[in-house]
Amino acid sequence: MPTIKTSKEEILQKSLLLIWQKGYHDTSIGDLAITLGIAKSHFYYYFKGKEDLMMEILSYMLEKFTQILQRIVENPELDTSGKLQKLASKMARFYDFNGYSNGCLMANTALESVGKDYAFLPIVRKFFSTFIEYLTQIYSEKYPADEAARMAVQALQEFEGALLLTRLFADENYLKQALERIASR
Amino acid sequence: MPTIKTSKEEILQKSLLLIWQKGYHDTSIGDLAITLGIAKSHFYYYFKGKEDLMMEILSYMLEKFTQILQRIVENPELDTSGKLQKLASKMARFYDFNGYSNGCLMANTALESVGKDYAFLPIVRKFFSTFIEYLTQIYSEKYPADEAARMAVQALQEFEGALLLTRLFADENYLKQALERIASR
DNA sequence: GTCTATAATAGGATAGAC
DNA sequence: GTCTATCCTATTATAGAC
Repeated sequence: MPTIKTSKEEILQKSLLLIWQKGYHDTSIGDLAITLGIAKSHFYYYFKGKEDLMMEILSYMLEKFTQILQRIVENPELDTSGKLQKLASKMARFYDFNGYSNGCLMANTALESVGKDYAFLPIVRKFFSTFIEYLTQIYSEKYPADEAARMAVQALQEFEGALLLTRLFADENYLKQALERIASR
Repeated sequence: MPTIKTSKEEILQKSLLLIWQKGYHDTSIGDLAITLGIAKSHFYYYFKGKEDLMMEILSYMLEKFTQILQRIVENPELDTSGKLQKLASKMARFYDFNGYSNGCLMANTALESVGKDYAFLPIVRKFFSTFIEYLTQIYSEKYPADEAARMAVQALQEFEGALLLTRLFADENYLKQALERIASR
């Protein structure tokens, strides 16, 4: 039996972080190999190619994120306000690393893939539509359906804009204030 | 005297559009050459390199955008609401091409350059801080200074988020509705 | 101002030994 | 499961003729 030194899971996790930081196009297999401490070619033992890796990363993120949202929305112990609070704190932890943020991987990917023939687009779209759906569900407990839907879209937009500014100016206050605003509606 | 067939201005304009669509990393000198109808190497007659071109593009955008904002803010014939309306209609025309948007070049660039050693960052930051400053000035006519500043940041965030969704889902309604909201406050 | 040719390198990917 | 060696293509950039 062969010795497992590096697991696919480990490669996925570390690659995710690097691509999140540097962006898809600017992260080469070589960069990944150095970060992972493996030979460049060994990467292909785990993945068909760079695009294949990215698909797995995005799927992983979508799944994890959907889980988080689902648990909050379906938690019977939380009222509307509690759900929004919980969501905000989860997001803050998820996107903020010691006051610094890499922005939203999905948004970054979106901007790097729109208009091209990448397979990434459907999964990125799914991410955002899922986000809006769950948020609409929460706001629906307190507001009429159409109003809730509008609020969800607005909240997502503010959130993404805040992530952009947080990253660009390396100032987590944009993110924190946006989340406060969104949770208090 | 030599014959001028292609001007630097023309290269700049056309390059801007292509990079806006495809993104900086995914646009090669070769791509540009094809679009411009020139030899690949001829590009270097006008620009020191790709990064040099990008700097000029970003400077151009910053200048043009600052002009637009300045003219609106300093127009004595417009009241607060009129300024916001004017701004919204300018933005809609600037960012929306026949119902499709390429998103915000500055935001796209930001996400492609943050965390790297690119010279782009200062100019992208300047763009966003200028935007916030002018918007704060407009809201200040109607709201207290600190409230106006907060509203400006929020408006920018909604706007950028809306551009993201507009591009991702190829649906200009996100942009239109965000602009309506921002202008009516 | 524009082109052809070419250098130089980086990046994605495969073959095959261990 | 991991490595070295290698291939191939794309891409940035330069040299020099017209």
